[in-house]
Amino acid sequence: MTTPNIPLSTLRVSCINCNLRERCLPARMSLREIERMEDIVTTRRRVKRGDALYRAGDRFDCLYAIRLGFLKSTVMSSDGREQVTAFHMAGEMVGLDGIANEVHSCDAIALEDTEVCVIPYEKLLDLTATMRVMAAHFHRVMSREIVRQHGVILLLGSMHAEERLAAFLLNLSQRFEARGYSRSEFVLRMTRAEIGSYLGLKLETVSRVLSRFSHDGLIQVNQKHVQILNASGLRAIITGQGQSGPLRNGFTEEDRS
Amino acid sequence: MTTPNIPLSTLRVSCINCNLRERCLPARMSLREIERMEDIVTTRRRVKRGDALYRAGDRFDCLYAIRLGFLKSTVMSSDGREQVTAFHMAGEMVGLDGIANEVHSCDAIALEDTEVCVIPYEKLLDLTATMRVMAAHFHRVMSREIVRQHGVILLLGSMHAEERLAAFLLNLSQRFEARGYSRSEFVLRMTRAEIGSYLGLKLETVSRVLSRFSHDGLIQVNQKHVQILNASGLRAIITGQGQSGPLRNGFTEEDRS
DNA sequence: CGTTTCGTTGAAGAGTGTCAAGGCCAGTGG
DNA sequence: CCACTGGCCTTGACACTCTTCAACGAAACG
Repeated sequence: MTTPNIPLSTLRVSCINCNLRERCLPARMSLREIERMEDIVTTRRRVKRGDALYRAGDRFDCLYAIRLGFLKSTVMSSDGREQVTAFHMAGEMVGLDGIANEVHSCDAIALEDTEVCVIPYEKLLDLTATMRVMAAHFHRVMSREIVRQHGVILLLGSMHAEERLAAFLLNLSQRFEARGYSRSEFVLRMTRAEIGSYLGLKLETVSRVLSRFSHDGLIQVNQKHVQILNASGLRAIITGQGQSGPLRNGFTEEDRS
Repeated sequence: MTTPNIPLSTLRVSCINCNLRERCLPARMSLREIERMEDIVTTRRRVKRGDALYRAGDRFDCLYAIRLGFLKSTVMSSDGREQVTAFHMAGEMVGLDGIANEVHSCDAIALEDTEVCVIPYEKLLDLTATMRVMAAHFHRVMSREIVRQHGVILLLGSMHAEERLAAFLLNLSQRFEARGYSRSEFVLRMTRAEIGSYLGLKLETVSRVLSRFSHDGLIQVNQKHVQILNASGLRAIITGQGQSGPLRNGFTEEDRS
């Protein structure tokens, strides 16, 4: 059950020059420490749109840091229903689910051509033993994923369709902005069905709500192209018509660091 | 914002004699290694029913291993809606959400009188540096939590009320069994509203579905006391009327050690 | 023993899902 | 270059699940 496509580009990986360094590695790291990281992350891997980085059931031995591209994680229920649990973009780490049982429990599928840094887990484990900042950083990465999922659970458990989509759009917006892209105009890499799966809605509902937002002047939609016209209007939807105000756990907040 | 009740019982903690050891600590650990763990886990803490072990906003510095009792984790949305994200029982670890930002992002509330072992995170971090089994074990604990939440997301995103409750009951059943209690008869420590919050349903729906299950002879309910009469019938509900069969990711599977 | 919290049940209504038809767009092959 | 195809998106009508509101009963608590 190993994945078919393994085009390993063996060009020397450079963490020092990587523009995603602050996102990927702990803040205060000496040059020597970064070099030790580079000794571990020796390969990259490209995944073509539609292909899997890994699949549920695959043996786990590596984590992946996304250099560029876009992925979804999906779990499958016993009777074949698919559930999108996350959308991942550059600078994020995927594969954490595999540590539990040394086997991946979900699929990671590229939604556009994607390139990842391959991080052999055993070697990372070695590294954490002698580099406390790295150990602490890795714990934070996992903890952040747990907190992110809390937000998803909150969304799925207690929000209406409009609130879910508003939260979803704002979340995307902030993540794009944090990566230097426009926060008000972006392209959805996923289909309506995938958005629906992620948000616990049917694709028709997603479509209808987006149309309604568009009609209300909150956004402008053209197929996959989205423009946010009234961000605080979207925020007001989540907080329940009340004015924006500070969010305690809005799922819209960017994963910091 | 520190929690009010901090009755620290300073009786010497003994991991060696703890009947939850296999659940809490890695399998192959030498006596010396266990002693080093005991040096770190020096205190226990009791939390009375209804009180908080910690609250969102509290500074994070410790993890907690549940010795006995029952807890819920809840997150709060911006507009005050509460969402239960987990129910925890003996042998499980809580507080992992706090690592991300050195601040807890959810409340942990005792649903019955509870006792936990206090694990200072900084010291645990020290320990993992020199004990590879412990580092690996701790990573697995966090990864398992991520996988568990995948199951919750799947449930919330794609299941109907009856399926959710069937999965919930089977999940509880297996966890009780794994702890040496009856898998077919147990007491719910939480209210209908809390079950509903966890499952993304209203308490009336929970009550109705339980009544329906009872009427169909699947279970017997008497307030908080539940008896499972037909487990495979419940399983059939989840898999969609089809016969039980092997589950791929059913959320009903016990979180192994 | 009163008071409060919790649980059950009914009736009506809202919010999504389901089914179906049609339009848009990109890619493919003639 | 154009027609064709298939995937994706939109929209409408209707069905259904779940929520809401309300009343009542049962257990828990001081």
